[in-house]
Amino acid sequence: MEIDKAFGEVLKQKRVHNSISQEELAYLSNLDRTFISMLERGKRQPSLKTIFVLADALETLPSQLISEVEKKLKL
Amino acid sequence: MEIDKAFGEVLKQKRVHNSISQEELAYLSNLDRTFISMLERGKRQPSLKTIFVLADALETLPSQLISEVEKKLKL
DNA sequence: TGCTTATGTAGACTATAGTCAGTAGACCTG
DNA sequence: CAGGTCTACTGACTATAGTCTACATAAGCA
Repeated sequence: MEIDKAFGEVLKQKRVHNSISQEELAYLSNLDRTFISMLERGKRQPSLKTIFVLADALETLPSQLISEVEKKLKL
Repeated sequence: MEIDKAFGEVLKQKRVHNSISQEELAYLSNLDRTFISMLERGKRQPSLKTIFVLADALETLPSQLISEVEKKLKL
């Protein structure tokens, strides 16, 4: 599995778990909704800062997010 | 402290701890040496993929790298 | 039906990640 | 002193992160 795809899956997982829409996540993270959409589908990869604001919006730690990406990549 | 600066400090810390030069790290991670230099000085921020290849070259986990960035940001 | 919410997707755009070639200075050591 | 190593820094370049506007579709609900 590619990194982008793994991150996208983790992102969507967390967002759905928090019961918020892409639009709400975009608002909370000050990112564009279409960009969130592309991230979730693995069409884009985030920068360091983006990882931090997304983790914050999802009420988790950036390292936790990355850790779950690592887990996906090991499979 | 800004995220870029914190990441740069962690990166340099790890690299020096592993006793390798910027040039060697650049070779191991397939990145440009000048870019490594800018990262360490907080002049640039890495993308997700870059975080992973750097962690790999430094023989650590990406989540570990990020975790140390978080620590620096809390201070 | 028609209205709303959620998401995918496209195109054009700006900002910045990442490359490449080169110069300069600090620090060693022969 | 000259020679190697390491790093800071620049400018020009290409690739891509991230924005914005807009349209399309599917699901659910009055």
